[in-house]
Formats: sequence, structure tokens, C-alpha cells
Amino acid sequence: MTDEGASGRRRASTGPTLADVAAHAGVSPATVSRVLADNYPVSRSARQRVQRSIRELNYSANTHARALAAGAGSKTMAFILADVRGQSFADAAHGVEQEAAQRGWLTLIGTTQGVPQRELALVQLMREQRAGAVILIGGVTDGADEYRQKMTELANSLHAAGSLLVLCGRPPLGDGVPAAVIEHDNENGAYALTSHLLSQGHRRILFLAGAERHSTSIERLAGHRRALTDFGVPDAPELVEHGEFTRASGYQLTRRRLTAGHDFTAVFAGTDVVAAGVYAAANEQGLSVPEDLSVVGYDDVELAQDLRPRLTTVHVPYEDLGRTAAQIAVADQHLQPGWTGDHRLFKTHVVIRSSVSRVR
Amino acid sequence: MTDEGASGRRRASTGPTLADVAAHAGVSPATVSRVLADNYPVSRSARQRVQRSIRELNYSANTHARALAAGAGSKTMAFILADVRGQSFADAAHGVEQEAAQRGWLTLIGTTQGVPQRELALVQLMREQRAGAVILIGGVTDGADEYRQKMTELANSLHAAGSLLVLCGRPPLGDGVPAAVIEHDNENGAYALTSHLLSQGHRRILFLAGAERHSTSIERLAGHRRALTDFGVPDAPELVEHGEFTRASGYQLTRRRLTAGHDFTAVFAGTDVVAAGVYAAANEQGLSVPEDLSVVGYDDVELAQDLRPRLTTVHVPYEDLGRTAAQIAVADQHLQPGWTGDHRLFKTHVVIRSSVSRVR
DNA sequence: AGCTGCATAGAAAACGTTAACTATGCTGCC
DNA sequence: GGCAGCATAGTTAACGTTTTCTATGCAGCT
Repeated sequence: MTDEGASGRRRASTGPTLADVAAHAGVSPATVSRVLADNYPVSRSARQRVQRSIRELNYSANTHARALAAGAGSKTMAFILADVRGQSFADAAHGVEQEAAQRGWLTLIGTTQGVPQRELALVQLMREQRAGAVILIGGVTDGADEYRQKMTELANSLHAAGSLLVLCGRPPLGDGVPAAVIEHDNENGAYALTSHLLSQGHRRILFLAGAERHSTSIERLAGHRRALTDFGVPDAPELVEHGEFTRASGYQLTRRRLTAGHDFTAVFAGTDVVAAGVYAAANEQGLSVPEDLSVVGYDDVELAQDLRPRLTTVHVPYEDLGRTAAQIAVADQHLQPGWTGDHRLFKTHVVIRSSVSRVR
Repeated sequence: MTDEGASGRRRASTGPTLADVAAHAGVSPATVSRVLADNYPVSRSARQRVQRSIRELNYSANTHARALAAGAGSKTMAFILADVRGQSFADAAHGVEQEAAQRGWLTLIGTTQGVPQRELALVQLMREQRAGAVILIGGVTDGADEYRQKMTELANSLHAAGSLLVLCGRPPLGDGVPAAVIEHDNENGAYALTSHLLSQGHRRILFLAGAERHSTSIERLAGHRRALTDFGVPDAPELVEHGEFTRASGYQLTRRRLTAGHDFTAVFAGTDVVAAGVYAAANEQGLSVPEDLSVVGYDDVELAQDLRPRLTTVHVPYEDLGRTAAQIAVADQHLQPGWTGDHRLFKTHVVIRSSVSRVR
């Protein structure tokens, strides 16, 4: 005696179906569907029998069938970043997830390790999943033009399918590309931060950038350079080092520069965690921050308050960025006929703590 | 002139379908499917025409239809945790995502804010999504028996559907429940850590626990108490405070205790970030660590090395935990007839740094 | 010449829902 | 008493794939 449901021969044992519930409750499938959706009058008695059957059979709807029949894109938001472990990205992820969950959306997450190709593949994958929106967070390493072109194509096809590409913390793809863009002002943030350093008398500042062609790096470096220029400090290319936005990278770069001869009075770390690495290297060389070396970071993650001395940095509202991205994604205004693209620019501000000293 | 595909009247503009591609290439839908799946001989010419049509129409398969027709549970792994922002969880998430992505699985993420009810709802939701596996990470606040019973039900129905519930960093649900369990030994870790404190002469140790009925709290506290007993130190209930595993909680609790009278020589912070809060409160009160107050944490996240003095803590291999969870999830051995459940216990070890001093 | 067997193709039946149509009693009204 | 109108219910055609199950050539063999 087999315990098969009413749906006859079946590939695998995938739990009871809506038809099983209908049979068990003695009603038609349509009625069960109606009880579930609650969008059509159903008599009290039928409703109760159906609900009882659902409970007894431990029925759970098949989202795939539902999505297919309903035709609508699923209420799933894809969130793509380089690495979950970064505190700033985690903050943004939290903002996205909160906002999404509140509206009954699910969040699909994917990581790229910063490889553009992998990013493209993921967006493509998310499109196949019929994600209602795809949020890309963090800078891009803008390699070949091919990348930009492919991403533009994806933005178009996503938009054509009623979905939306949201670029968060990175520059727009270009005019007329149907994507929402949410940026924070890296250039001005870095400008303000370097200005602070300059105002304290620093003239030789080591800049620890991320990857060579990474948009965030480029923008922060641009702000830094502009401040230098405005203060009449000559450009010194040897004071810019490229690495990664990790603690290890900050440590190694600083250590190398320090052992090679300490020819700078301050370090502009591309990121707070990079600054943590700078602290470690400085301490190791017997240098104390800020007396022997001033250090600033960027992002203002929680860590900035736990470093000793507390880190002077630029506050970036990552959680707000994420929240806003999710709001735009669910807002549906991108389905309007004349929509061309959203663009928001978040302001940042310098948070002065105690990692910078006045140069004598 | 409308630009409709071959699939006739259609609800929304959801891009071209497989049928459209077939029509465009002059073959049957079956052939297109075969080219895509590459599981059946197709002539060179047909294959090429199909591939060309796919490119020209910018076709992308509908995952929902695919999942429905194929009958198999989708290769999606659900990952449920309290909060993405916790460093330890982020590490675990990274392990899961890495492992999943490597095998072509997608990761769905959901956060519970530590509310058991929300956790149940999420698992249920993931079941509806036909997730191939559901990974729960972090301790449980084991409230009413109802929770445990419902989760058991979910484990059963997940397993019946060919899916799997993986409990990671939390105790098993009970015997015979078809779920995989991956734990790290909180009890022994805490025992070792408190033993270290005791060996340094500390006798009055403030224990900063998490939520009252949180499994992680309970286990770590149990290890702590056992060490106390083994050293013949009398139990002092007033030295246990319950809060949250956050920096803010560590700060507030310590501050309150410190201003009320400093009657302990060491603090066992339930978590490294809690320890960061302890440091902050101690500094604020003019106490220096470890001279005036010894502090230990738990988890050994990156932060532990950035605190000054560096934090003595217990190393937990979170990334490994996540990786292992994902491996078990994809392994499929849980589909074997006699399978009753997996159980792994990860070892931890104390990492001695400089936040503990010998009591005079 | 007639078969067997293989490579390739298409037709059609699932998969588990939703939603647009129909169908059937009833109630209430002229 | 006939009929409009409403509250319910059931039928059935999608939705976009995959996967049998059937064709159809065509080579190779006896």
C-alpha cells in the first residue's frame, strides 16, 4: 500500500500538491488556490475544510509553479558584492535585507571576489532567476570596455523584463542606461579628509589605494589630489601605493614603506580596515600613532572607534545606502513609460577623532 | 506593428521564451532545450542556428519553469542568521557562499533579528522556495517547547521533500530528527578560557552573557561555571549579567557595574565585540586593561587583534563551519534510506594575547 | 533487398499553480 | 412567476520548461 497523493505517479516525493489538498478537502483546486490567495469569495465551510486539509497534509505551496502561473517576477532581490566579510558591505546588506524583508521580499546574495567577469555572470544568473531587482554594491574595477558594454546590455534586458539594476556606491554606466544609481561622494569626502590632514601641517601623505582601476580608489584618490593641488602641494606619485582594501594589505604596504625609510608624516588609508593594518605595522616598527605617524581611514565602520587611538575617518551611511537601494528596487516607478534612471548622491562627512597630530 | 514573439498574447513583456527561440531558429522547442542542456545529440547545423538565435534574441531561460518541469529542488541554499553585521556570522556566510558558488548553487539569505518566530517563518518560506538546503547559523533562544516542536516538523517536511536542515553553531533538535548538526565546543572553550583566568589568579570574574535563554550563552556560561567549580571557586550569581552580543551591550553593562563599584578583577565577555564595549567602558572610567581589569572575549574575529591591548579569546573556525555546512548540504547523502542525521563537533582553542594580567 | 541500429528530429504530456470563463443556486424585486 | 444579480463553485487554458515517446532517414550488414 503506497501512500501516494491524488496527483498520481510522480517523479520524486515532493510533498503534497494543491490538488492533493483539494481532493482531501473535497473541493476543486481553484477553491484551494482562492483560500490561499484570499482574493475571491469562499464559503466559511469550504474555507475551513481547506485550511484543515492544509494543516493535516502539511502542505506548502510551490513557489516556482506559482511564479510561473502568475507570470509576475518573483519578489526576490538579488544583492551582489565583492565579499560579505567587509563591514561596510555588511552594513549595506543589512539595510537591503531589512527593507526587503519588511515588504515580503527575499534576498538572494552573491559574491564576486571583485572579479568583473564573475559579476557579469552573477547578474546574468539573477536575471534567469527572474529577480525583481539586482543590486550591485561597491566599486567596480573598470577594466575593458567590454565589461561596461555587457553590463549595459544586462541593465537593458533586466529593465525590459520589468526588473531593475541598482548600482550602489559606484558610478553610473552612462546616459540613457535604465539603471538606478546611488552614490556617496567619495571625491568630496577624500577632499575634506586630506584637507584636514593638510590643515594640520602634513605635506607628505602616503595614500593607500585599492586596486589600480577600482572606481572607489580612483574617486578617493582624485579628491585627495585635488586637495593637494588646492593647498599648493606638489604631486608626489611615489606616495601612492596600490593594494587591496584589507587589513593585510594595509599592514604589508605600510611595513614595506616604513622599513624602506619613513619619508611621510601621515597615511591616508583607503579604508578603515586598511588603517587597522597601518596601525599594526606602525606599532611593530615602534612608531606610535599619532605622535610619530598620523593615520586616517575611510568609511567609519565600528572598528574605527575601537582602534587606539580612535581613527579619524569619513563617515559613509552604508546602511542608508542599502535601505535606499532596496526602496528604489521595490518602488516600481522604473516601470513608468518615460523613466530614464534614478540618481542619488549621499553626502559624507569627516569624523575627527585622535589619530592625527599637528606636525611640528 | 507590435514586436510580439511567437508565443502569442502574453501578460507582461517577459522577454523571449524558448518557443520564440525555436521559431526563430526553425526547430522545435525540444531541440532548443537539448542544445541548452547538452544532454542529447543535436546536429551541428541545428545547434549553431539555435545558439545564434539565443544570442540574437538575447534569450534567458526561466528558472521557475525549469525547476517546475525538472521536478528537482532548485540548487539554492538558504542561509538564515540573526544579523549579517556580526563578523563571526559574516565569516560563516562567506564559507557557505564560497562553497555553494563553487558548485553552481545560489545562496538565499534571511535575517531573524534573533526572534525565534521569525526564524520559523523564514524556514517555512525557504521550504516554499524549494531550497535545496536550509542552513541555520548561530545560537537559538530556546523559548517555549512549541518552537522546538515546530522546527522539528519543518526538519521533517524539508527532509521528506529531499531537502535538508543544517543547524550550525547550535544544539541538535533531538534524536531522530533528520537534520545535520555542526557545532563548535562552546562549553569546553569557555572552560579553557576561564581556567586561564583562574590560573592567573583571578577569582572574581564578571561574566557578560547574551540573551537569557540563548544556547550559546548557556553553553559558554556552563563551561565557565564548571571551571569555577573545578578550581573550588564558589558560585557568585551576582557576577553574571545578561545582555546582547553587541558592543553597545558590553559597554553599558560594564559601565553600570563599574560605577556601582568595581568588585571584580576580570571580565569574560560573551563575544569579542562585547569585549570591545568593555574596553570602551573601562577606558572611560580611567581603568586600563589589563593592569586594572583583565578582559577576555570569544570568537577570535579580526577585531581581537586590533583592540589594544590585543584580546585574549577563543578561536572559533567560523568560515570552516560555514564551508562544512554547505558541503553537507550539497552532499546528498541525507537522501540515503537509513540516514538519521549528521553531527560534527569542531574544536576550539584559547588564543592568549595581552588582555589578561596576573592578579597580585 | 530487407533488416538492425544509430543519429537526429518533433509531438505531446507532464510539472503545480493562477485566472479567466462558465455554471449553479439563491435572494429579492417588479 | 420570471428574471436580474450575487455569492459560490468548478473547468480549463495558460505559464515555459523538460522529458518521455515516437517518428524518420540513412548507413552497414547479411
